[in-house]
Amino acid sequence: MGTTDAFGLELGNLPDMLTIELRMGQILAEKAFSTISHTQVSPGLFMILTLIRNNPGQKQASLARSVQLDRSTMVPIMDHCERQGWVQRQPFPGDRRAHAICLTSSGVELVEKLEQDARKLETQVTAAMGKQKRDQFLTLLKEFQQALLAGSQVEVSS
Amino acid sequence: MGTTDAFGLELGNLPDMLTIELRMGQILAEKAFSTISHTQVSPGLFMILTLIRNNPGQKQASLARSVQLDRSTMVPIMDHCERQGWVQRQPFPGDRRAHAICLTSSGVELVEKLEQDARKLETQVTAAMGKQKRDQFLTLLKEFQQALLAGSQVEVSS
DNA sequence: TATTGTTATACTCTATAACTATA
DNA sequence: TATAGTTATAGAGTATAACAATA
Repeated sequence: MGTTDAFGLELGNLPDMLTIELRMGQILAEKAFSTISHTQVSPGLFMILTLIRNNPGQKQASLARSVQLDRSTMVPIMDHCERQGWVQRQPFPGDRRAHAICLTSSGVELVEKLEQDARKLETQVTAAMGKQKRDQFLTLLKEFQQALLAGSQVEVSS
Repeated sequence: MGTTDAFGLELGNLPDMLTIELRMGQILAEKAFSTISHTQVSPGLFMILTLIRNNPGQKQASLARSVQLDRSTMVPIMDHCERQGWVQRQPFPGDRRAHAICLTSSGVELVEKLEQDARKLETQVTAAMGKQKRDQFLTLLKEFQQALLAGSQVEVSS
């Protein structure tokens, strides 16, 4: 009767729920990304590194808030990045409690490599969906995030 | 210069990558869903239970493939659902290796409760984005998944 | 030979609570 | 009092490898 998936299972009203479809889309996208990029870097870490590159000198806690992580979760992530030589913790001007997080040049290189991988995936998706739809999709994805942040569903603790 | 997020951080070209935006969207959606639904059930489990409801009597392995999980990962999930009284493992007609997975009536009730919660979230998103955009977003989300499954990026092992 | 369910095991990601040093 | 970073700890969620039963 209804829609079936790639394995012949009945999806019923599953495809009518944004939460579920979003989850499925993200799972597929992460698998595709890790197939293309042979780095050990997850999309989650990719996001954090890009955020640091675009905002050098931020506090760990600010970065954590931006990606919806607890600040304690950020500690082992930064430890790992520092050990790999991708980021540096520097003194934060005017606040001796805080660290200013920056990318090293090797971190910048890594981000650029990952961006290239991401672009490969984008190219494949664009080829399959068409450029107009792909762009439209990205636009709506951003509006969807705005909608969630605007509602009281997700806290925007500053 | 560029776009900034809710916390004032520069996003740079981050918003131009589907993988990243999808990830962020999904994180926000899961937080919103768990704020609305006070069940202990994650969107991931919600998806699995709905799939079982729509496809009663499937093998564990088929369900696992459909949601992109290893079949060994499915074992503790089904154990948990069985202990909670949501699903039953029954003999699979014609294959004595397999189990036929079905929802109990209490499992059906749970799924209906979760669907109600999901609809609440949909209503809030629709109010913020507008119905047309929300529907368009869902359509494109499905096409995006198709694009990934169609490409060789994600294995469709049968 | 291949598949189904399972076990044992380990790895990743994340959060909570409590501590310290600053602010 | 509140915030930044940290530690210790615990809980999800997931995968790999190997096994027995069955196809």
